[in-house]
Amino acid sequence: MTLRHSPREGSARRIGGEIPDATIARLPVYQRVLAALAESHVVIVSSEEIAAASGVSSANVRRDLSHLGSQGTRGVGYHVSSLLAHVTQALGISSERPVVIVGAGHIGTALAAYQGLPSRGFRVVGVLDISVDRVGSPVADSAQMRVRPLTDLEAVVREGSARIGVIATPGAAAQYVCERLVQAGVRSILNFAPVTLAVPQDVEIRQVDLAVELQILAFHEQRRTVTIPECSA
Amino acid sequence: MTLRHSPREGSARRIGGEIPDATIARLPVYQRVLAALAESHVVIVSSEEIAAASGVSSANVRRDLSHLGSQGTRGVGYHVSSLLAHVTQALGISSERPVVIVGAGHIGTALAAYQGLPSRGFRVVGVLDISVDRVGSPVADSAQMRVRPLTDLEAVVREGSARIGVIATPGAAAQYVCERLVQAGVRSILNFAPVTLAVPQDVEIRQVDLAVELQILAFHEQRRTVTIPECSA
DNA sequence: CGGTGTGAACCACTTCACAGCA
DNA sequence: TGCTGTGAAGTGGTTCACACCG
Repeated sequence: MTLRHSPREGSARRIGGEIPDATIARLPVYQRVLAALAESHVVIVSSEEIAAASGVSSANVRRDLSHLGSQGTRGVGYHVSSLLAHVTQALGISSERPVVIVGAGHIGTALAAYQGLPSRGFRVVGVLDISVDRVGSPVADSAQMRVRPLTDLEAVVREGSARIGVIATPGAAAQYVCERLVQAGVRSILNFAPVTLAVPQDVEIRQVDLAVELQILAFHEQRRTVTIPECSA
Repeated sequence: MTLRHSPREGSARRIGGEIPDATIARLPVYQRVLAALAESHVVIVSSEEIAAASGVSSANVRRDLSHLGSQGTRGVGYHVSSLLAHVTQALGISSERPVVIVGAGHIGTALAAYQGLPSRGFRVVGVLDISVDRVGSPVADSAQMRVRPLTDLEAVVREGSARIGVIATPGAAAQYVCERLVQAGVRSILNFAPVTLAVPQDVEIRQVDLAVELQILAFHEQRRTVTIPECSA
């Protein structure tokens, strides 16, 4: 589990919607599952089936879907294409969302090269790096976009109208880059650097730390080993 | 928040420990913060300070630390080095945990090259890929380890005694790789492929999907834009 | 029937507020 | 005095179980 919601005084007077955070985090998964079903020309699907394909309980699926004014048919199930449309709409992926990526190391490049982004509504408007070795080289093999120098950050954000930024730099640079992004107008940041960023409260941060994920796994692994053999459930 | 705890019938009769999942997810962060403080020769730290550096409330920090039989001093704070030792111990990072990585694309390479792993108790015992283009090339610039063919998977797991595996392949290959990992004895899997993996209940999965993280950010971004100006809190 | 939608119970985690102690 | 540790209250999310309906 990644951390970070705006923990404090958040919930800025939710007006219309009212979809729980936990549900939101699952919507993209449902979207993926439904898209795959649509691809396979499946017309109707039950909450049980969605559940199996998403790793969530069926009751939870129904509850989640009910939050978006559910369109299921009792005794039958959900109409795949119409449900997919609803989920997609709820996620706001009608338009192309411009994203700027800072750091052209492995992670930054991975994201920039990720084929799945356009179909999910994102467009990478720029990849920046401070290293002269990387600046000017193609963002991905066989891509026409080239890595730009960090000095172009404000220009890239402005020209691309980016409101979402990704920090894929070493930890030491992250806070500095973060401030420049915020200054340039970015309001949502996905941070891969292993540091806690300080930001104004109207900026949302999501933190993904690869080592942390491994450590959580390791903890359970350890407990499993320590928790003695006998007395298996 | 990443998904996936073993949701169902998990809680395999917890015996000694009893540390909540949410706390476990934060321990690595505290560890990082404490390590930085120790580096700076700070001797004593308060829950308030840890909170600020971790992006958590101070009450939450105290509660979390109390779960590991806390060693704070009332009216003073926590002794950095001893607390760090406790946290590290709780995370079970006394020993080197072998990890096998499948997929030598950007993400797999990023993880393999990540400097922070050894200090967190991990050792990458092998990076595998199916592509002949990648097999045999160095795992990272200036690393002596080389990418091995997927056919070596069982051998690498066995020789390295890996119990933790990382799947950094395209989605289509993930379930197949997953099954081979489990078959080979891996019990904990970190999955970067955008698919839900089916595994026996005694195998733990953690899912990290870069596009999903972006979509969650985008949702809030959208709501912010839609939720009209006036009536600001 | 069979599967959705949902009140109600349940559970896990967080926050409050303060007693207790160096 | 000041900060930890923790009962008690609060919050948010999940699961149960069943009424409802195509």
